Amino acid sequence: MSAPKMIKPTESELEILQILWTKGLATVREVHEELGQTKDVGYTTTLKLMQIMNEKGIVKRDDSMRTHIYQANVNKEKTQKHLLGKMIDNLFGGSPTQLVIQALGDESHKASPEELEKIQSLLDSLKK
Amino acid sequence: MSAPKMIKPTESELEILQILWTKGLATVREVHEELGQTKDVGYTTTLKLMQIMNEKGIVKRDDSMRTHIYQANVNKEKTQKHLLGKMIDNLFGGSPTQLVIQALGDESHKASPEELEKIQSLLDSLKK
DNA sequence: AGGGTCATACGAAAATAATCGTATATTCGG
DNA sequence: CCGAATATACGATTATTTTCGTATGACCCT
Repeated sequence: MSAPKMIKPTESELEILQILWTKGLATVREVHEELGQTKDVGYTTTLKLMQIMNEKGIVKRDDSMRTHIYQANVNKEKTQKHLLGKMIDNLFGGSPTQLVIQALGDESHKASPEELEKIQSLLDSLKK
Repeated sequence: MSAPKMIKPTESELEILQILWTKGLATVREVHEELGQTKDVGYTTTLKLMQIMNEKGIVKRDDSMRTHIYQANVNKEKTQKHLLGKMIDNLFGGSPTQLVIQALGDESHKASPEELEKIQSLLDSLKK
């Protein structure tokens, strides 16, 4: 199955996607054990989710072996951008600026000086 | 009902919240007509949603008159911050910088020069 | 070979969200 | 005063998401 044009992973699907984006390739068990660190669901639940994601085209898998190998089939940056855009529309009245301001002001996710510099460069290039 | 500690509005609820945040006070009909500009659902659907939100404490209402008057019962900035934080954790590996970069680079939500200036000021103050 | 372990498939229940129809009461115009 | 319009309440349906039990087959160990 090829990549879906409409990206709309559910919350659970996002958790799995994150793991796959990090690992690249992974079995259901690997994903499930990673999930287990923050969540507590049965193995077949994870399996089923990944099967559904496969049907939707969100992930793809190599099922030539008994233990299937999964990988993400949606681009990480694209998905981030898509969901971010939705959040900008849904929560910030379409203004990315408000979102940026909130994000930068977030006390529990402080940006390091290096990161601030990165943002500065981007800002500079946008100003031109 | 008082404000809930766990903020987790659904998608539909968020749409309504946004309208309430803008209007301050509003009737179901006003909210429904505002919604109607982008969505197409029955009046009683909107009504029901707002009733549920009332039960959850997401909104509150003055029902001393026949036509009830609603208002948001969760703080806009707090809600934004909360959901943003979740997104930073869920989708950007805890780094607000990546999120900011994606947001600023979003082609369909361009920031105006004035907005860029605002961000610049914030950035300046953060650097110190 | 036989039993325990580990894999997928699949159906269906449980939980959550969204939608609307209908009943009933109030208000308003004439 | 009466009918149309408008309001809320509420139950029920539908859709979506999450969860898991059970069946079945492959693999491995002794």
